[in-house]
Amino acid sequence: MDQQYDPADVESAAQKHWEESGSFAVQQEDSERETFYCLSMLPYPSGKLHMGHVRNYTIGDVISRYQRMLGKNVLQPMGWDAFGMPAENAAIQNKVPPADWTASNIKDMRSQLQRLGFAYDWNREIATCHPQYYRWEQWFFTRLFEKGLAYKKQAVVNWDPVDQTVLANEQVIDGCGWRSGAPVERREIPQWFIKITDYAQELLDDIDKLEHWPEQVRTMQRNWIGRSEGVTLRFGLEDGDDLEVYTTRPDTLMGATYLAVAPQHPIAQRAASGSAALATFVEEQARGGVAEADMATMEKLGMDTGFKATHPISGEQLPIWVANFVLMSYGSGAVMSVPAHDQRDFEFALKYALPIVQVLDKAGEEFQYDNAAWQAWYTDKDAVSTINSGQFDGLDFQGAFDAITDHLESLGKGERTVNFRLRDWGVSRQRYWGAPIPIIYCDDCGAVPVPDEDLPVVLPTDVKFEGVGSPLTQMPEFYETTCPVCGKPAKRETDTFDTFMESSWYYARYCCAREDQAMLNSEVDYWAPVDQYIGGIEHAILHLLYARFYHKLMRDEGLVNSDEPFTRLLTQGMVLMDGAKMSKSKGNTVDPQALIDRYGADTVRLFSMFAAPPDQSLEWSDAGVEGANRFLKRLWRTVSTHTALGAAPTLSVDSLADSEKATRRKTHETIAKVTDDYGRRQTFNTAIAAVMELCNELGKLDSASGQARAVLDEGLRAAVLMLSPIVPHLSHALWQQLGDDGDVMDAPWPAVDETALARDNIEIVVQIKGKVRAKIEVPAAADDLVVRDAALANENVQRFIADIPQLDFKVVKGKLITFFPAKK
RNA sequence: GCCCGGAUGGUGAAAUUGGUAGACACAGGAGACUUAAAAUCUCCCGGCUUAACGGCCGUGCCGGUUCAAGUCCGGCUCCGGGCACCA
Repeated sequence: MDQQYDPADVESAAQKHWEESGSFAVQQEDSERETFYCLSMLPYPSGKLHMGHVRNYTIGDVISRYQRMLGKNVLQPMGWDAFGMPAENAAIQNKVPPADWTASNIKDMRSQLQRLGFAYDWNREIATCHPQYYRWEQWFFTRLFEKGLAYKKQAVVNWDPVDQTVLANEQVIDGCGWRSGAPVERREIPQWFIKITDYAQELLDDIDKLEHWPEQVRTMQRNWIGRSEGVTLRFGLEDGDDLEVYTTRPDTLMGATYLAVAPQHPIAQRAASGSAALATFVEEQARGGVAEADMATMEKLGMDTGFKATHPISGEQLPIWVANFVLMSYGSGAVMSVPAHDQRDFEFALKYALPIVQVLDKAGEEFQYDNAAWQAWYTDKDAVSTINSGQFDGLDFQGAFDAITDHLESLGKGERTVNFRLRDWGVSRQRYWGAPIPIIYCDDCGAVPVPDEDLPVVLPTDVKFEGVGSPLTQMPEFYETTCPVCGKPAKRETDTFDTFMESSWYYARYCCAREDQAMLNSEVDYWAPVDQYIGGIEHAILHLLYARFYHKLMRDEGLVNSDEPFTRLLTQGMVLMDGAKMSKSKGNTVDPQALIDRYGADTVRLFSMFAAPPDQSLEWSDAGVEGANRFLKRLWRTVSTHTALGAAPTLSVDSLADSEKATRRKTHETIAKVTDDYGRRQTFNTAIAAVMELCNELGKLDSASGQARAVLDEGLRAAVLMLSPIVPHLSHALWQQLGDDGDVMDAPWPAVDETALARDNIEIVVQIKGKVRAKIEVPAAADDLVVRDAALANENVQRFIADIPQLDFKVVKGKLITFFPAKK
């Protein structure tokens, strides 16, 4: 064996071996073994791999290989989220058809993934832009349409008035189109939606079942769904109609001093038709992007409509204002305003000199109203008491909520309502590079789904990008068709699906990737749900929520048997560069290929796992890669030197010297720690550090003696096994060198020998009033009083307890004893 | 603006259930080997203080709970992610 570690040699030999033995292909028929489905989020084929990919896919490969060593039948697939905007942008820029650009990127990135040694079952590879994939998505959409779960309605988009095109939020920079520079407008167009709100309650309830998801993600999803319990109530209008509002704070109803409606609200529109100033105002509010962050940060503006509404209890006439912060898409597009107890309403009231009426008080606090403080007061629900509310005075939050709501219900002017922040999923995109929405519009029959036998609706790939906008709208050969119901000439939908559609069910398709008679088959239940899902924290809400929703839709269609798609979730932190997310669009990427060429895949894998725990963001720096490489070289040399001396003698535990026992204890302590780090904690950085420590210890053994060589042999085998999921090529070679027959990737995970862990003496820390004053050695079995006496015998301890009159102590078993003054 | 995270040496980080702050590395310094360099090996490496033993301070900021706080509680600051058409 070479004394020098040559990663290029080692890695090509291992990869050749894996390919020839078909090591990565799944043993589908094996029903004896427990299954483990390990999935990393599929990449968008943007060009080349970036560090975020390397990190994500190394984590997935490490977990897959670890589970395989535990004896599981592991599925680890890979594919391509191949539809999306960048392909269209590249088409415009480089005059390359999106399909060709995408195919070429997939080819490059696939070979990079293979060069990194990831154990993917490439037989199951999918690309979402292939008709064999998206035809089932189209089929499924027609099922949803027939169930009434897909519907069309008007919805607002960013409109570029110069380019005459719809813009993504990302394409709106400071309220202007990214190409034209023209101020964007909010425009309503008809679009397809899927009723995720029908599943809002189940999506919320089932978060409780996701016990192996990070709490952070569960909280984000709960807040996103945003269930609230409140009241829908009606204010009377002069023409006899009602103005409906939703509030979670009916306890403050008697403090409502005005109402506010969205600029798109019918009342605002009606008012605008009678007032030029209002019309101008409403029109101005249609400027700017649709992103919520923009809406929420813009200056709060409003204008009086001149209309009045009658308070349902007091009968008071309240002014109705148009306000740009009221969203038509949430609730009824109208809100009641209680400026005394809501900060936003308060600021608005001060700005436009609207009345402020305090209706909540807090016992024991003297409140001084102060305009200058620019603060509403008692905005939370805790320990408040109603005032200025007539018959509802003197109640706490719940008491006032119930009394006022009961009263509204008895008047027929309101009722308890559960409301969700979650909105239905808009799936229409006015873009070319996506799956065509399988709908045909007929003048007589309306919107008709494409029949099963006519699917897929194939996206034409021989297109020219003349400029902005979808080429499909310029292709009569695509959109001209006949109505499947009546046979008359009809037109196809030219919008395509949101790409979240494809990424919402691909995990299920991997289980039966080559099935051509159905969307899914029974193999799905052999593998699904996914045991371990790994992907970026940036997907914590949208992608993961849509995938959970889709899984429930597929369950209700009888396609899967479970309620949730992903049992355990690991959200990988961002790879940052100079404090910002590393991304192609920001142009701050580090090319992993250069590092692979220089140091080999194992070094890159090792460093990306060692630099930080997987869920933490990782600030990239090239320094440190060198160190990872150095460690691998040292390990290579240690194993070579060891095996050059021939086979090690059989370990004879009873004849070990104390120092050899200590080294062997280190081996087994490390196995215990690393096993916990891999399986439970998923902190691969500390697992690597522990193996490094072990290797440092092993290096100190005097290898001249026979039993020392046996201890070294055991330790080196354990180290190679424990590192093999992370650095599989090097481990493959070293495992052979250590004289084993089988592949290291199929070797069993090392077991802890409990008897090796025993100690005679242990070190105990002595604290006095919380400060460390000494460390003492006591027998492992020593009881508390023995530990105390040993501690008191220490000179430094005596110094510090001298001025404590009455001493108390406490022992933390096996770790620490602390002395402190006894309490009287 | 709203929701969710994060902040520890010169750097990446460790400290898992409130119990020894800085494991393991990187960078740096000193030395060994070498004609020399590289590689490799050994030692040092938070600040102040001490001849030494040791002592004092120190985990973004302010306050609190506790024998004991990086960890728990209250209040901030800054940075990152998401905000429904980026994926």
